[in-house]
Amino acid sequence: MVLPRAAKTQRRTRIQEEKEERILEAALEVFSASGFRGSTIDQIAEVAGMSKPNLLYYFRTKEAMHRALIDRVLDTWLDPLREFNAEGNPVAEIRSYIRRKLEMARDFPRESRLFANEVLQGAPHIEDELKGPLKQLVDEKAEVIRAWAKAGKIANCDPYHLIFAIWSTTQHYADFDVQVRAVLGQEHAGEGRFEDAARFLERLFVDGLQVRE
Amino acid sequence: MVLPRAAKTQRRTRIQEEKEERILEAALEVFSASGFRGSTIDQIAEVAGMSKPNLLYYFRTKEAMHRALIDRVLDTWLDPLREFNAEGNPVAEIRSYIRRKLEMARDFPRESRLFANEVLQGAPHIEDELKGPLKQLVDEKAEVIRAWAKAGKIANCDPYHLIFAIWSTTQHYADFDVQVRAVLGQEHAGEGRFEDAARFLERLFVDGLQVRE
DNA sequence: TGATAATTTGACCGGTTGGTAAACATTACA
DNA sequence: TGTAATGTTTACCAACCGGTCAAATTATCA
Repeated sequence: MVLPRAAKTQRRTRIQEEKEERILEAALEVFSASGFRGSTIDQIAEVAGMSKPNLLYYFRTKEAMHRALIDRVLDTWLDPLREFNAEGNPVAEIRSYIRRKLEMARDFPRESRLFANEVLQGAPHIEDELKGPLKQLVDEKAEVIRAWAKAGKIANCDPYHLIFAIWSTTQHYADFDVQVRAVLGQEHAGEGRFEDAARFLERLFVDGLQVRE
Repeated sequence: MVLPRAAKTQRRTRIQEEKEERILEAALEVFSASGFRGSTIDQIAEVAGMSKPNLLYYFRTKEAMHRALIDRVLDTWLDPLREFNAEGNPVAEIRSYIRRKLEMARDFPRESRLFANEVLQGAPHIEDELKGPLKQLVDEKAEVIRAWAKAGKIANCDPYHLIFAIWSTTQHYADFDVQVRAVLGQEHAGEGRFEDAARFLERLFVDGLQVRE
């Protein structure tokens, strides 16, 4: 047999499982650092420690690799927003959403950059996901926020732009990491910037900048 | 003579002026959409309406084009932060900084994406600019903000993270434009999103989300 | 163990990419 | 106007890139 490539014997081999895993891990490393066009199969092969034809045995094309990677990562990526709970205390919910997003920026920066690269370059490969599942999820959560505002539980604000603001401020620490490091300099070298950011953002979103007593 | 390419006769020809302008405009279009590695000289040549060797007559390499473009754009890009005025009213200064940054996201999205692409991919070509001029400018303005906080004129917050928050929230509307459009959908199709964003962000930074009377 | 299926590799292919060489065309200017 | 400097183009090259192929190697299991 020459072209097993899954969906053949129905069952996936142990080797298939392992190798596809290794490839997607390498693909994440490379795609997140260089974007789709900027990445080469050879780079991914080198990171994965396999030969190029071997990669192409598991994923027929570069696009297929990218697609599989995105499918695998997108769900996880949206989890924090899904956890957003209509029943909870509004301010506490927003606060913990910020915290979760910031933790993801710290622990999964490559995933963040994968999407950032993609969206930045016009989202040619994930347009459907954006207009479909993503939009639906955001619409749903925006409705929750709007209800909170209407009930007077939080300030009356545009829920979509609130979500954008949380996304951008938190993902900034993953996507623009080199810039953040460069500006903070050696003196703030450690990982403490994530705690500083958490403190700052929680306060910003809850209290704003104005002084009051 | 075969290699005039500027710095020869000291004076730049009218043709040189015009063509370099056209090339950099085209380079901005292409680099901002695809990043450095993802862009090709042929693409830029086509957008500029010249032949590839003709481009290479004015800029010896792709890198030289990219460098010239960044040098030209960086100053303009940092102008809003430079205008940040220590003497003014703190809240008003922050508010107008947000407004200026948002106007830049609306009017110069390509410039924003150019830097976003670059930073996202590890800033291989602008590391020096980040650690040098950018850091210095931010350090200076952070000191201003810190003084305001110390004087009790604004809430006591980390000035660096405040600047990051303003950068990220405003640039988001340029860098992640497709995502913003996809999520907002057809109903918010016009350019009104920038005004909505301005309203939201000014209120967020000044008042936070909490309700008060 | 042996045969069959699954996996891996080296050699290769056509198209693209950054860049060059040299001939050709145009402009500036004495 | 003539000529030297400047600007433009065609043809080309070597390296790279996505992908194929057939042969070789390894795993599976009757």
